[in-house]
Amino acid sequence: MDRETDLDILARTELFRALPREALDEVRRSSSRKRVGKGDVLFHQDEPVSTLYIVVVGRLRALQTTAEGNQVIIRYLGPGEIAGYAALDDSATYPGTVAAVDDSHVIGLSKGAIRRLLERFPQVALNALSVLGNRYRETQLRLRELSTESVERRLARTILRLGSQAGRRTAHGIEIAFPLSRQDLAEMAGTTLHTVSRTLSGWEKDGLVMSGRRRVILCRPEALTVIAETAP
Amino acid sequence: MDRETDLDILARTELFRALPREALDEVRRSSSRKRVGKGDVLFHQDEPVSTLYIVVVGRLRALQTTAEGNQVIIRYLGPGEIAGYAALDDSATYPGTVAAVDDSHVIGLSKGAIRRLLERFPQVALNALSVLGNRYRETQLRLRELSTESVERRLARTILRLGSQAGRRTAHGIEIAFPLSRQDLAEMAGTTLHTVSRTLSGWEKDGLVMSGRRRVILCRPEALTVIAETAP
DNA sequence: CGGCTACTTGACCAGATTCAACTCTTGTGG
DNA sequence: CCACAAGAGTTGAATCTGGTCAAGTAGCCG
Repeated sequence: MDRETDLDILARTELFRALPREALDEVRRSSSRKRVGKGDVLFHQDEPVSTLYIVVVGRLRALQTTAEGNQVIIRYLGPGEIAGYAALDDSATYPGTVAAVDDSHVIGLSKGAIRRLLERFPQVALNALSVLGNRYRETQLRLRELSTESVERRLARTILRLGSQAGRRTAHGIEIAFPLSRQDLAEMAGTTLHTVSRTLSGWEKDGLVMSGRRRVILCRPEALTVIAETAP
Repeated sequence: MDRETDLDILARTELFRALPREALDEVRRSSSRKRVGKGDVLFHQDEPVSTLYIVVVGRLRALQTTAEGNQVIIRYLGPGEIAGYAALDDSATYPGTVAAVDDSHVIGLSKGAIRRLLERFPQVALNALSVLGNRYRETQLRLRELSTESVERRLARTILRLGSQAGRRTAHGIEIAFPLSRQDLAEMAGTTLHTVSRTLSGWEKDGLVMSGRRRVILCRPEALTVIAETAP
């Protein structure tokens, strides 16, 4: 593990930005790197909370499963973001499951280490508040969309969002840079894979997107934005 | 303003519990009480953040309005809870509007005062994390319900939740202790006032609830729980 | 009272889910 | 290396939940 690099990486994460050098050193000392392969689970819903993870490279996703077995994707996590926020507010169990959707690297910190950092360095706590505040607002927004907007609109918003947080420029447009099935999109937009498939087929015919097996490319994002912002 | 009483009240709020006496004094010094009449607005969506409020008595509600003018009720706030969490994570504008649904008393603290408290007393920051964490989880749960459950189920959950957080025992059952219209329920459950009206009428016929103009009484909560937990 | 707001209910309609059948990829093991 | 099973996607048809439209009633306040 390269010490210099690790400090640089930590300094750029949402949780440990703007820390004094001393604090950053302390973080590094209490953390450990870990590789997670595609599909590997970091922790399961309802398991006791032990660790907070920081994504270094790759992409993970947080999802929740209902009593009936339905899944809802809470969010995708990329470099610099945290997985396991339950360790921040000292809640007993993880509210969801986090698994890698691509080979990834994470840094793990024990619940105890996080507590110590929060109490000792106010900036860590302020950063943590900002992380939770942002996620809370993000979820409120989705709630609002889900209550008031059509499936097509929600789906347009969903892929635009994914494009902006994990998009890669290609010859045909912005490609969402991790495997993403119809089912995944359905679990994010609150619909079924059938409706997603039909909608994407329609958009593909109009040249708005290109999509295939677990792949989505946004060819005309502006046109999708129009859909995302047009009632009904 | 009674100083002793105020300290006691503060010590029982979600944000200022478990503080050392010194911190509590500091909070009291930087805070000021305020009355808000039924219908009065504490702050508006998109307004710059200036103040964080703590509910002392009464009931407020937080809601968001979409570009098309649809409203979504984020939550109702009762004694001990905070309004204006945006002041905690230093975000620029309020994400929603908060207004009183009954005559209420609140304690206000300026954004600056909150910042100082957060930096100086780690326990305040830990409490704040727990507040935001709980709200985030609560919203995730609603998101999950909205994506996967029928209107009837969501409505049952909604009134059960309101009953448990603001219920008052009466001769006929648990009455939700503040004015609550069909429209309000619709904006919480993600549906229309028509569907709410039809559903409540049905339940009333079966003796599960009694309801009238802005009033709801849960006569048979157990039966509602069954509805809330039965697919589809 | 008169007017406003809340509520109710019927009729109709449509967006979206469900059911079902089929195709296309991919990757695994014989 | 090929075969074939499993996974992913497509699409039509039927269905239905819940929203929209419309019209009217009941309760409340000035």
